[in-house]
Amino acid sequence: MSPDVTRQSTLATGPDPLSLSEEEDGQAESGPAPEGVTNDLVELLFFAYRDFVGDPDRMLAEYGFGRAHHRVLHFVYHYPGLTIAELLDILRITKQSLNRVLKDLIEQGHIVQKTGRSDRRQRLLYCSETGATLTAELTRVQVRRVARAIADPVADEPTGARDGNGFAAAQGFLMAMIEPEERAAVTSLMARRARSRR
Amino acid sequence: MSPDVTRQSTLATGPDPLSLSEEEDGQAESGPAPEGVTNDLVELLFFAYRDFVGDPDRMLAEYGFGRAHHRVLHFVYHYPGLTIAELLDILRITKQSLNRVLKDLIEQGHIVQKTGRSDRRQRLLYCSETGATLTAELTRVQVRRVARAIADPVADEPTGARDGNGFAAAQGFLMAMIEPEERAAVTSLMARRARSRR
DNA sequence: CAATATACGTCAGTGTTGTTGACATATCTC
DNA sequence: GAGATATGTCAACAACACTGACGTATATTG
Repeated sequence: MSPDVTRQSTLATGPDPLSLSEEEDGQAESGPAPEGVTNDLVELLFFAYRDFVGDPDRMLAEYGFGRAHHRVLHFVYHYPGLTIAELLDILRITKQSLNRVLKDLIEQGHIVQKTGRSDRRQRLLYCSETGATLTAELTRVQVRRVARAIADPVADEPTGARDGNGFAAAQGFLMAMIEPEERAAVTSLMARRARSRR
Repeated sequence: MSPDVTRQSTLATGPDPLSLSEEEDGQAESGPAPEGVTNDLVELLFFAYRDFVGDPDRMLAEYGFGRAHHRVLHFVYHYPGLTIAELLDILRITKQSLNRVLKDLIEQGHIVQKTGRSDRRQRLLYCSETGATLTAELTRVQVRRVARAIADPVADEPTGARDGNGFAAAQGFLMAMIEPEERAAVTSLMARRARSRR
């Protein structure tokens, strides 16, 4: 509880210090963003992304692959014929990093290279049958999560703020992206901040 | 371009194969989700999150800290008095992993520990003045990005799909979370998939 | 009070994924 | 043919996660 804090000199223990302090609300014509809500969105994005990549992570682990492999598979699957340079630009990693995981995927036959037609220096990347099957499975669970979050956003009571703008929508979407069993924990955590702000 | 594909036997190079194939649209009463749009959201989430953590990453790098330090600072800052166990549950990492970064932050005086009052085994975590100042700065840029994305979502033309549900809203929000200079690249990438799907 | 459980810290080893720097090879462009 | 470009590779290193094992302080319980 927040009264446990003894206001020691060097400690900045105040209820969610500074936070936003009438942060620039970028021309939001329907009133300024309530300070706490945006903080919630920042954290919801963290939790949502964690669960979003959690499913694929677990599935890939069974193949001995990691998240880096997933990203390569994903973009090669969805954009067949991608070149190395394009993939590097998408992933924003070094070619050495890419090559390590790409080599795994090629050796295991999930991705194949084809020499470019117009430019024979290029190695166009494609998924093999097995790579496509695997990636389709990964995509399926991620698409399902997103589609459900869009279709059934979680109604927000904690903040209570009924803002016609996108705050409530974004919050509902992100909360719905979180694993259902974990939503209560997230909600009660954020309620703790809201409480200490009173 | 997709006609570059020569339909080799072992290659699954079709235009965005399987993808969704009338994926379960979980009781979406306003029509099923167009297959491509949800795929876009999956990728937008990747790009949005990348830029979302990019700013703090760069700022922390100057202090010799990384993303793990940021996460600890963030939650200790926003939830002063957090215990180790609570933090572990939030971050979902092992105590060894936490301890490594936490030790850095404590040694450098950004975080302080206080023995719990009711339970003297607990180490309650608080930000020091410097830790609070640093974290407030990190929070500021993240909150600004989110607040702007909510206030000025990016209108979607690429998909053209005008769906009253949350798809357009989510897409606009996530696209607005992406660094402005990079949006064109993302849009043209996803247009490439849409093109190959015709 | 003694036994057990809990909260936390730490040592040691390992794996994934990122980095930098240097260098090689094939191919395209001028 | 010279130089730029696309890709591959070797080596070293760092951040951040993991497992397993063990130690200490404090709380709880029979």
